[in-house]
Amino acid sequence: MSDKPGLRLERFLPYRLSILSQTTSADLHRRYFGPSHLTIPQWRVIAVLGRFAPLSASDICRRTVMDKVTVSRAVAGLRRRRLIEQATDGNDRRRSQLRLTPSGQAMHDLIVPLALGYEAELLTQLSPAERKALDGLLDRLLEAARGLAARPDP
Amino acid sequence: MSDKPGLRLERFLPYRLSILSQTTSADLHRRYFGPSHLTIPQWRVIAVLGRFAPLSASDICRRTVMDKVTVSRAVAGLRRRRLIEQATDGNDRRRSQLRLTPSGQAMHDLIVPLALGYEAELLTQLSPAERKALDGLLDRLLEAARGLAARPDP
DNA sequence: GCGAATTGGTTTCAAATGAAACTAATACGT
DNA sequence: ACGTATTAGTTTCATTTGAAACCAATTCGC
Repeated sequence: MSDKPGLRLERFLPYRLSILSQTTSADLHRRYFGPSHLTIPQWRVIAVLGRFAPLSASDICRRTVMDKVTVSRAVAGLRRRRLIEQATDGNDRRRSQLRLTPSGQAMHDLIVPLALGYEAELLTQLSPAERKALDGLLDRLLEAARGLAARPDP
Repeated sequence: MSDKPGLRLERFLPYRLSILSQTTSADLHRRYFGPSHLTIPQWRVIAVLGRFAPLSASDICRRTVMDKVTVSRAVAGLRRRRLIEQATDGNDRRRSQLRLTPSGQAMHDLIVPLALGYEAELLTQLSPAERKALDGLLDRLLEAARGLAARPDP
């Protein structure tokens, strides 16, 4: 099991991001969303509807950066559980107008503080200055990543 | 589409990590691994075998933090393509001894510089000091996340 | 030693995922 | 207007995923 020079996977940025993201998402799901029988996409739908309502399904796609199939299924599941309700847009009858029902709002108000609490716990390790730095770094990395992704292959 | 106070998903750390990780992994796959018909798990296996060989399948699980099913399948695919080869451990005949074949090494030597180049492009936006800061922040966040994940639910 | 528990690894099965096809409603070009 | 192109959203299908069952080899306990 020699150690040749090569790529150190455990230091490779995309890999580290993947592990970190997996760890936090899985833990968040295990603690809070799973017990409430919410999938991650459903949780995201509830979160954006709690803040911006009414939204159409495609608005939700934009806001959550999720595939429209994923959103369609999350919405279907939440409607079945009467956590969100759907009206039809008067101007454009293809578009839906989605919003939380009272029990959806209750779910939202239950889950959001837990999620924020989790985030706060993660960040307790960092000083305020470090949090600010992290914030900016993540923004710039995402911008860079989107720039690269938009660029045609060489 | 009012803006109530609530959770701002686009600022929520686990969400941002998820988007950033998805964006970089998908782009890396689209550019380099996809055209070489490598999945992300296969790429990871090649990366760790290029550095530490021979390894057993469970060694690879540890090093890559992937599920043993995922590793088993990645290894099977790479063996079918004769990019890695398997011997049996003399001491413990359950364990495999995996290493790159010459063509596997060639694939490794082809892909690693591309992956490192991609990472370098991502990081060009950041000054050396910022990269160092990012490095430390990611380490500490991962440590914190693992600490939380290991902790029993409240 | 020898049966039970553990570990390495594969297979099976059910759930999640997304690309592509599809339906329905609207916008666009001439 | 009227046919074509586009957009909103759902369904279908093939692929990916991981939990659990499984087989084989090894180690542990007595």
